[in-house]
Amino acid sequence: MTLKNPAGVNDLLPDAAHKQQLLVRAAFRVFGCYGYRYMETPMFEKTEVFTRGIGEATDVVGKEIYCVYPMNSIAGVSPDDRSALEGLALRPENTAGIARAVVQHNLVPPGAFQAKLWYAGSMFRHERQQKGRYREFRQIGAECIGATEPSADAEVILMLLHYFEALGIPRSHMTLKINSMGDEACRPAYRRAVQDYILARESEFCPECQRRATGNPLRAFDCKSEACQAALSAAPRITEYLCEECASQYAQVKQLLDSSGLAYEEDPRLVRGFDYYTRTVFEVQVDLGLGAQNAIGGGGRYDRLLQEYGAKPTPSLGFAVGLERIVMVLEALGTAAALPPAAQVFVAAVDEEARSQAFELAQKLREAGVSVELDHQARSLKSQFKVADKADVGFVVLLGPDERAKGSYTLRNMTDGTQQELTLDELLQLLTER
RNA sequence: GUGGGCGUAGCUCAGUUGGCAGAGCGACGGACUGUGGCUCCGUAGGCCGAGGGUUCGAGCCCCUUCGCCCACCCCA
Repeated sequence: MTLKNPAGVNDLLPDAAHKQQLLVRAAFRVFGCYGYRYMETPMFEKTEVFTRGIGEATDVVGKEIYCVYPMNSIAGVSPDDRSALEGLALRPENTAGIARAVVQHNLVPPGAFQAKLWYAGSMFRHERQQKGRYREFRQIGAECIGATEPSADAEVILMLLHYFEALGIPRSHMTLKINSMGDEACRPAYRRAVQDYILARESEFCPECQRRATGNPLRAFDCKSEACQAALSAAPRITEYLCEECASQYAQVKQLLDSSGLAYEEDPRLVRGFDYYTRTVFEVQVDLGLGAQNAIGGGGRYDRLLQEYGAKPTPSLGFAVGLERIVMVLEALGTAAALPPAAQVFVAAVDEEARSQAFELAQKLREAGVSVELDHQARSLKSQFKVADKADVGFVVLLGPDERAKGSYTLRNMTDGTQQELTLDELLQLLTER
């Protein structure tokens, strides 16, 4: 049995790695225009960072987190006793880690200007995999820390759509959904109202939603069951329960989006799965390339999260996008960037004696900045040309007895098949010009 | 965690009622002795996902397990 990667995690082979790398580069460009700085946090944190921030009762923390133990600390410890060990966990998302780091390093002390930060990296969740959902997946995300005004919400949402458009995803394939989840002043009342609503007509809901009613009634809005959605049609709407501050904030965000000409859909059923979200939440869905996982980005406001880590009140918001999903969308659109050729020039040796000369020439060209490949398998000349052809190089430099006798270099243009004899200087000049 | 589908060559897949392991593409070599693509010829490549069972005989039937895909759930 050959060794394989674990279930749900994938190798990023050169083509896939290149496509993701381009997404990161685009983020540098687009997010840079909005004043964001790149940063990184550890791939694993104390588990408490996630339980306090994301919420112990959420699926992501409650059952999908990967715990990390050093080998020597679990020796002789039964699995049941491991909760006594220092708990470390692989990050299931990066907002909690960023928030922890911002508080720890006091990046936004009271009264300080907002901090804009973005990240890219792997996240880990123990889920059953399916199309667009993996146990290790990569996200790019942005966090605007310490911004209170609705203009920050609008700016973050505009940047997200700006980014997707810069990647070549047409607006026509994207739907922006927004909602307000209220805050600690108004959400509890709404939550109770939904709970009462479901319990009053319990038999119309699926067993799952009946179970949700007591624990997390708002999740019923995410249920894909048509019966549940029908039963929810007359359910109380969050908009009717928003307190004055939340309602005003939400109205201003919408007004800013309207005046910027950005189309959106209000979706009172949009509920983010992490406990830290308050007020504005949003999600971008696409209609191609993905199966049931149609969200390529989502986020919202988390006005109380930093306080969980000991900061003074620091209203903030952000979003995350899924790189694997974006690549799938770009592939469905046919606009995913192809991997460029590994080399521009192939140096071919006709006979054994020419091989050392080819080796030296390749090095000279590389030091002049030309990307060069050559054979290390003692292949025939014909075979070297075949390899050069498949590698899609533009030129082949040919070295053999004739060139040795004349002290010349034969340059073949692989596109049109023309050849010319050049001196070393001519060759270097011609190839470095390209 | 739950349900369904699928695991045969590097890739895409055939394989009849249980009876010698196959094709196309790709790779490699040659036709063309110093030249790629096109064409033709040839060669290599397989623990038929793994383990067990039934059978004279298993790619095929049964059980187990692992993996992949899809959906639920959840989320990017």
